[in-house]
Amino acid sequence: MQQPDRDVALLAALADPTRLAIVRQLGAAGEGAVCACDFTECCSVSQPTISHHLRVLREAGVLVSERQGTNMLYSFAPGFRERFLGIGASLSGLVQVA
Amino acid sequence: MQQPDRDVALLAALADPTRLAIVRQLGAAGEGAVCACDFTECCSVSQPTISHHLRVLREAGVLVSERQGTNMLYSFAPGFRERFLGIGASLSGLVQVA
DNA sequence: ACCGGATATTGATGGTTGTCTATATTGATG
DNA sequence: CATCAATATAGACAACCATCAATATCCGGT
Repeated sequence: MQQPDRDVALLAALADPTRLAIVRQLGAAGEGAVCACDFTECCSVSQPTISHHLRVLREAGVLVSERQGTNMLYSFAPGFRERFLGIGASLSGLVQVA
Repeated sequence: MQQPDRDVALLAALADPTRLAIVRQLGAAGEGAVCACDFTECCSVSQPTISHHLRVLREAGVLVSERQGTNMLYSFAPGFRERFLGIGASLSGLVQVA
């Protein structure tokens, strides 16, 4: 079972200081979406780097994006929370929630 | 680069195919400990590589080790599951399990 | 149609990491 | 004490990744 593992990809997407800060900021914002421009504050990295990290999070299935004028709104991908909890369940032998 | 983030370290420790396989095997074994020699089966890597990954998991606070004769027994570090769920809670505003 | 602001892409680079072989350490046993 | 089995360490190397500067694309307003 060592094919492309989606769980590894999801964990790897979160296992970066900048990306985790992005996701935490999004989680702190509640249910709504956050403009990409708001992510440049929390981390002292350049704009292209933020854009790169947002792409990684999107491709890993953590976030989804939506245009609004010139801005990009980011929010959690549907099912992301369940996937994360499911990984925890598979680690500790707990039964996954249906 | 920002200061060491324990959550990032824990996620990074899990974000590797071999290490996730190790942790899953341990989770499937229930509450007990697993001998290091049993981890060489699931993954097609050399013994030093397994030893290296076990060290990474130990230093990240995922596992603890205990000698038993010439063998090393590995089990989940106390509080690991809670830490993992706590990260999920901080990401998505989920309720942490007490 | 042009310009300005916001986001994405490209190309390059330094640092990190997973893997190996070879060797060292540790512990049980004759 | 000598030896074997199990695990850990050391050193080297290739692949990957986070980051940046420069540039491109996309969109709204004038």
